Amino acid sequence: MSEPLDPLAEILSSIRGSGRRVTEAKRRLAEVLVATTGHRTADELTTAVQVLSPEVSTSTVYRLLDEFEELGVVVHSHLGHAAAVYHLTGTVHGHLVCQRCEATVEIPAAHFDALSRELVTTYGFMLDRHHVAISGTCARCRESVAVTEHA
Amino acid sequence: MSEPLDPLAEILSSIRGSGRRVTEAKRRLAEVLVATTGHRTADELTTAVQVLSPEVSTSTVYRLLDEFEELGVVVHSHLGHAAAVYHLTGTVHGHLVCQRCEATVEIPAAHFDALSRELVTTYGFMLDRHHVAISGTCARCRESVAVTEHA
DNA sequence: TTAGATGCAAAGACTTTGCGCACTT
DNA sequence: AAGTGCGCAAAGTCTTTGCATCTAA
Repeated sequence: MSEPLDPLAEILSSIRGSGRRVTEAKRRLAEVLVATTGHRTADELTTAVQVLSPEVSTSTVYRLLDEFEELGVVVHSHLGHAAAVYHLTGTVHGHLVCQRCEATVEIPAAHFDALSRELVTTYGFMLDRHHVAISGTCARCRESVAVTEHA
Repeated sequence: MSEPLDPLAEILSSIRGSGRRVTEAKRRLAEVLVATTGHRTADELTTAVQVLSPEVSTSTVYRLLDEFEELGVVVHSHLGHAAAVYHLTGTVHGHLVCQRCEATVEIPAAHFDALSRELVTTYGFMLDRHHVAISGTCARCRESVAVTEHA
């Protein structure tokens, strides 16, 4: 049975499978990605990689993230005004991004099923479940707004 | 509430109402926004404003867009990897952004009603209908992919 | 008059690219 | 051995900021 293999091994083999080389930097980045929960900016990933291999440069991380994205290993989203965030493709989910406190919450992609069907039917548009990012106001901030207004 | 006044006059009066000054640059930007359909980047808006008043600078346009956004006159979204796009608040809608061809389609915010209810109920998260941007693949690109694969 | 608004230019944040050496295969 | 991949540094976008000047009120 092809159980969910070691995700790290999967990444490396999809690199090899594409005819590219497996290098120190790629291995490190893959390790960091596998060990990571949630979203990380290219800069955060670089810092994490450099803990393991200090000589790896930012530009390499950007190049590798592009490569990994072509291979379908990672996806990135632009959640706010700031840097793009990356995460492994495995975790299919959407993002709720609070405009006030910038907190982001990951939610199951299932929430988008109905919308997805609607958009395909109406516009022929196939929503990408990896990339959904919804802006709004989170529960906590809504409370504080309410409190403020009542005060 | 009164009739939908001249939108330009509304913008200017909300500037005055906030205690700020109405200037040449603000008037021009407001004119351009009102005359504009769809989304424009800060750069496009600057170019358009400069047709009317060549001395208005990019930095001013950025500052004014911030100010207009605070006043609730415009909103901006980050549709893709590129520059943010701005449009008047009046037109409440969502965006479908194609990842292959970068085309963006505006759709009625009503599509998000169900999702919106679901997110409030489940997460206490209030979706901002002005900011919704959904990534995916548009009808045309889906066709060309299909053709390619069959060839 | 006078504090806010602007133009200009420089700085900043994030990302991409050119080049020659190193390392994977 | 051969050519991909890498580090470094510079360049490129998009956006923000400092400051002296100008102007709306």
